[in-house]
Amino acid sequence: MSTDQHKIPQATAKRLPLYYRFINNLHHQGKLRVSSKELSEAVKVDSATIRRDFSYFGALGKKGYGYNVEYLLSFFRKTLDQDELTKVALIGVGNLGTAFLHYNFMKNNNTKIEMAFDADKGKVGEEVGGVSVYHIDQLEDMLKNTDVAILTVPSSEAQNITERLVEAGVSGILNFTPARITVPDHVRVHHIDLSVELQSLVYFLKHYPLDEEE
Amino acid sequence: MSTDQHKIPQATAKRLPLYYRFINNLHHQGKLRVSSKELSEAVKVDSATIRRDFSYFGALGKKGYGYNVEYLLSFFRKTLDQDELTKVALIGVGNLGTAFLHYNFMKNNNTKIEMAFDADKGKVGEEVGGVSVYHIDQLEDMLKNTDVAILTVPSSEAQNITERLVEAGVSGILNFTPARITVPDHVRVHHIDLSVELQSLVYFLKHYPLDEEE
DNA sequence: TAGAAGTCGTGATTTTATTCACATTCTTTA
DNA sequence: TAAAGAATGTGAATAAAATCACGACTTCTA
Repeated sequence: MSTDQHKIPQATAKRLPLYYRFINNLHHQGKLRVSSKELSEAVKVDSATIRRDFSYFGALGKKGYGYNVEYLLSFFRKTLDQDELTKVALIGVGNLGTAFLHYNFMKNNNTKIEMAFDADKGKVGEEVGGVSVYHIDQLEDMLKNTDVAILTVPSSEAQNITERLVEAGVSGILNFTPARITVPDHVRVHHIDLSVELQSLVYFLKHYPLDEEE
Repeated sequence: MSTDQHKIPQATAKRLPLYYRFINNLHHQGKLRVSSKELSEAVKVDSATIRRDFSYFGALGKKGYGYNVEYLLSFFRKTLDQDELTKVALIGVGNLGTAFLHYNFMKNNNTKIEMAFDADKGKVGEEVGGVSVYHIDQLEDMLKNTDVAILTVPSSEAQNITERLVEAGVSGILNFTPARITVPDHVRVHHIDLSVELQSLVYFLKHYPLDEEE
């Protein structure tokens, strides 16, 4: 699986799913070819950056022509392991957790939320967005083949639950709590901190008048 | 308002709200001083990076001592305009929108979601999480003193609504839709793309075995 | 078929961000 | 009061990312 050529820059790796989604759209629209310029306008990434990103995977395009949509799509499908399903567990069926269960992460995706956990017995046994909710005490029992967890618990619980997830063998956590969790080296955490996002947007608005920079 | 010394790097600016929140915690815990090393462990940012970040604002600490929590807090409060309220509107009271309305963005924050809009007449007139929901047709009328909008509409509506927001004077948009919206130069958009986040986490897990890099 | 237009892939450059490493200064302790 | 220890702030080095700019090739058009 990870037989890959290894030096894809992180910044590039983060953009791949975005490219994939857009190429997929193009394909559905029946487009046959696309240039880095067109892609650039659609995904708001500089066209040179796109060409550079693609070039890490070899020569995917043709000079003077652009990229063949079908080829690009099948290439990215392989590269992003779109044919392999990654099982995801969601911990914490509160407002945000519930929203994610309803949110269709699956549309042309290789990930599926397979189960959810909550400490509230009132929620246990329910199905939310087609996903069964189990009690948090069952975490260790149920979490056998699950590599990825979405953490939407109250921040006070974040570290504690994280340790149980790691113990249960989870190797990737998407952390929506404001807490910065501590994990062993072999576990990867991506933080999405909603308040920070909003606050930093506000900071930029007030302190970085546009029209003159960036 | 934007009388500030101008060359705070963007990467630094994005970390400020995080620092602020943690310093605020420390203050509530009654801590009087803190070192960049301690901060580093808590927020998971290298201590040299923290010192560098702070140094853009001048010498906030004391050699051999660290930083005075109270001073740091009041400094960041000023810098992040914590005493000025930024009004926010939320567009699209679906699953995600509803979650955000309940989510307390306000805990020690300078932002407040003041109103919400939706196209569904069934939702109009309701209060969700203490915020009134108006019909999307009233957008232009109501959105007078609002600078920031949170966009949680279906992606097919994203561009259209964006144009109306911009027209109504909004200058910052937090876009949770997968669509990459187009805006005039004076408007700032931050994208939070949940599927991309999940997918890129999965990509990293499969292709960047930890323990050897990063 | 020839010239014009379009577009990639990439070396070179520039910009941005991170990290090292240490002189300097403050605090603590005996 | 003197020595040891702690921690900053920052010049310099490094690393990572973005962008420029152009040769090479493809396609289109007349």
